[in-house]
Amino acid sequence: MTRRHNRTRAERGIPEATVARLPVYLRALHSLQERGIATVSSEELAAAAGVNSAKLRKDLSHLGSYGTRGVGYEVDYLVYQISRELGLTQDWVVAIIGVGNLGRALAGYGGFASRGFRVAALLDADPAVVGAEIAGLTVRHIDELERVIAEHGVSIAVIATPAAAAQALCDRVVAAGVTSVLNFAPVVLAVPEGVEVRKVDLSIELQILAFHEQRKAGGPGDGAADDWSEELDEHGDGARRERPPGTSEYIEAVEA
Amino acid sequence: MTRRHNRTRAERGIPEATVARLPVYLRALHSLQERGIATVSSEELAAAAGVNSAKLRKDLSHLGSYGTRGVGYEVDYLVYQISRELGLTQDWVVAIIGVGNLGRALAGYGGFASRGFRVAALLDADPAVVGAEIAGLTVRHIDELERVIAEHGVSIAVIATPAAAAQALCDRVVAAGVTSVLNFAPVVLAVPEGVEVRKVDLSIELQILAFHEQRKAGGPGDGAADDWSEELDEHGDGARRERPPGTSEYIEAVEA
DNA sequence: CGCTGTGAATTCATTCACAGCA
DNA sequence: TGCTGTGAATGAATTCACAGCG
Repeated sequence: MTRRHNRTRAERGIPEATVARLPVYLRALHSLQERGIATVSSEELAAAAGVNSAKLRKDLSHLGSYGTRGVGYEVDYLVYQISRELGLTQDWVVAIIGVGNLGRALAGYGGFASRGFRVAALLDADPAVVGAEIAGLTVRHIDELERVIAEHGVSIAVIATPAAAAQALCDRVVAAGVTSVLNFAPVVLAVPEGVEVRKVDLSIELQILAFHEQRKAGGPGDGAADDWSEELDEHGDGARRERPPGTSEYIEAVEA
Repeated sequence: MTRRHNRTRAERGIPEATVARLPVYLRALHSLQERGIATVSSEELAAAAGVNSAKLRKDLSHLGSYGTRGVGYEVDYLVYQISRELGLTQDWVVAIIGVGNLGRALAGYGGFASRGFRVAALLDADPAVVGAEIAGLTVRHIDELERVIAEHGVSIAVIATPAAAAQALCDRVVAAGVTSVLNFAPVVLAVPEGVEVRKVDLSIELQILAFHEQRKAGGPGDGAADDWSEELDEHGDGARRERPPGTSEYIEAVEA
C-alpha cells in the first residue's frame, strides 16, 4: 500500500535533523495562518522559525516540491503537507504515567490536546492520588497499566515518575505494546529495537547553559586548581570539591 | 587569567555534541559513586550512559587524558573533571518566570537545587499568585523583575509563561543582564548575540515521536489522498483537514 | 526578475581500528 | 595483556552558490 504516485517525493527517509525542525516550521506557519497570511517566502518563514533560509528550503525539499518559484509557499498547503508528514492528521493516544507535579502540568497542557494528541489516561502508584480527577480524567492505579493501555489503544507513553521507577514502568509499557516513549525521568531508558524513546531532561539543559555561561566568564574551573591529585591528598581519600556530592540521584522527577 | 599549565588540554572548544553528553556521563558516574564503584572502563560507562564506547572515549579526550590505559577511569576524578568543565563547581542563580503548573513543578524540582543551581526567585503577573509561598519562596510580581535579578545576581532565567508573554519577558531579562535562558514557552525567542537560549518543547517531542510511529505503520498520510489541490476546491478556500485548526497557538504553556 | 530547489563544497560528528602506554 | 587515546575513514548536516522555472 501507500506510495501511489511518486511525483517528486524524495525516496525513503527524511533526515532526523529535518524531522526535528518540521514541528518548528509548523508552528510558525500556524502563526502566519492566524494573521491571515496566505503565502510566505523561504526567507520569511526561516526568520520566523529561527533558522537560515537555505536550511529551510533543503528541509522542505525532502518532503517534495511544494513551493512556487518566484513566489514562495502557500501557507495552508504547506501546513497540510508537514502535518501529514509528521503524522498529525491522525490522532495519537497518550498515557501519562506518574501524576506528580510534572505529570499534572502535562495533563493540563494545552499542547497535548490541541493537535492530534489525546491524553486518555493518567496513572500513578500513590493511593492518595489514585481516584482523583485531574484535567477531566480519573487517575488509575498503576496496577491497571496493561489493561488501560489495551483499553484505550495507547500508542505513546509519557513517563513522569521518579528515576527509580522509570525503567520498570518503561519495560511494562513496552511489553504492553507501546512503541513510543517520552521520558521525563532522569535515567537512560533501555528499550528493545524498534521502540522510540525521546528524553526531556531539565537538569541537562541547565548544565549545558552553565557550560556556556562559564565559558563566557573565561574557561573552566575559575579559580580552582587544575591539579587534583594534590588536593586529593590534602583532603584524604574523600576528594570533595566545593559542595558535598548529592546524596542520591541528581533529580527526583516528581511524584505525587 | 585561567590557563595556567596547558598539559594535555585540547586547545579551545569542546564540540557541542560532546557538551550535550557530558551531563549524561556525569549522572551515570554519580550512580556508580553511590554503588561504591571506584573505577570504570569506557565500555562500562558507555553502556550506562547509552552510547558506544568509542564515542565516550573521544568525548572524554576533549577534556584531557583522564584515564589509565589498561585500567579505565577513576570515578571520583572524572566526576570532578566533568563537573568543573560544565561549570558545576560554582553556583548558578536561577529565576523562574511564570508560576503556572509547569513553573510550580520546576520550582519543586530536586534537580535544580541539587547540583549547582539555586532557584532564588519566582515571578508571575497574576495578582492571585503573587505573594504566595511556593517551595519556600514568595512569588514576586513581574514588575519587580529587574530589581529581583539585580538583587540576587540571577544568571539563568527559566521562562515558563504562555507563548504570548515570552518574548517580551525574555527581552526584559536580557536587558537586565541575564545571558542564559531556558525557554519552555512554545515560541522561538529572538535574543542578541552572546545570549544563550535553550528550549524545551513538549509538543515538538511528541510530534517527533508521532513521525516515527507513523513511519513504522507505513508511510505518511495513511489513507488521506496525496493530492491536495483538488480537495482544496471541494472545500472552497478553507483547506481544512480532519481536524479544524487550533484556535490560537499550539500550546499555551502553563500559567497560574 | 525573484524565488525555489539542489548539486557541490564544507563543516561537524561518528565510527573504525590500532599504536602505545600502564 | 587490556585498556585508553587518537589519527584516519566514513557519514551526516549545513552552507554556498546558482541553474532553472513561474
